[in-house]
Amino acid sequence: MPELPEVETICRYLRDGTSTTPSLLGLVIKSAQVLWQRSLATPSVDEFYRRLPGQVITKISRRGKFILFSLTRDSLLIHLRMSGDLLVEPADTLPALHHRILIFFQNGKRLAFNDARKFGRVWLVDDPEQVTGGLGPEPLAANFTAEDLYQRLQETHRQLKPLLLDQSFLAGLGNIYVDESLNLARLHPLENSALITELQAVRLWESIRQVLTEAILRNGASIDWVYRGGDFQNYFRAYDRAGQPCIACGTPIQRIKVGQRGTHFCPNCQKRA
DNA sequence: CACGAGACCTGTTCGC
DNA sequence: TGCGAACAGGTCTCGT
Repeated sequence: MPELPEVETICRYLRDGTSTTPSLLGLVIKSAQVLWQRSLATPSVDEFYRRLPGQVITKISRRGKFILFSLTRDSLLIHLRMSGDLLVEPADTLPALHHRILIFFQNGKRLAFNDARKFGRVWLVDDPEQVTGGLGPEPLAANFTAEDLYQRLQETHRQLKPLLLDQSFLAGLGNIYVDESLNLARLHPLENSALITELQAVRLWESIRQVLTEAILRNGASIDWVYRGGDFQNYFRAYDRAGQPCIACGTPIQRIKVGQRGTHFCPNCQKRA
């Protein structure tokens, strides 16, 4: 599921709760269970079990694609990678097939980290910066300006698509939202970042923020078998629309491979300089 | 420095 | 219908 809008949606679900699920804020951790060792990045399973009990969830936030639980003493970070998901459920039910790590609370609920492909990771650290320290700016934050983006594009000579996927350049975009942002900004995915004009950089900045804001409003995108109620997939302009007409000009959307990733763009609207 | 390929994994969809 | 190939929202590491 997981790019910035989907992670933000899950984050809100955990923090605000729903009519049937309580918020996790303020809950006291009773115990934990690691069902697949490699899903736990750090510390060891033993230390994980030792440190968690008794800690309270005091804050739930997001940084890039990481979900950050601030606990009494430590920070618990989760990255969902390709197929991860987080669910709040009764503590006494049988763990589902792809559940990898469970955290039990004193109120009879548990948080389940479900991850079919086992790419996701969980960290328990005393300083979250140990995990998120290398991330680039947060695209929706007030301190991320178009001027910033322009400057940083000038500092390197890389193709736009792989550059925007690089989390140390900008945090939170993934394959869907890079394609969507570049299409809205009318920029070719292979364009050299150093050739981007200031005007184009402003357009890219606006596009990224518009696409992410709209996607969050629609609770993210739900595709394939992972479904969480988001419906932004019905508003894609480029992603997964190969052969279908461009929203702006009607030209069929083209699909190419860039760095092993499927890349969708309009050959008419998104031309290289 | 910039890029491509391979690895890590399981499940679904596509093509013959 | 069956079966292998290709593909999937991510990121790391290695070789050129």
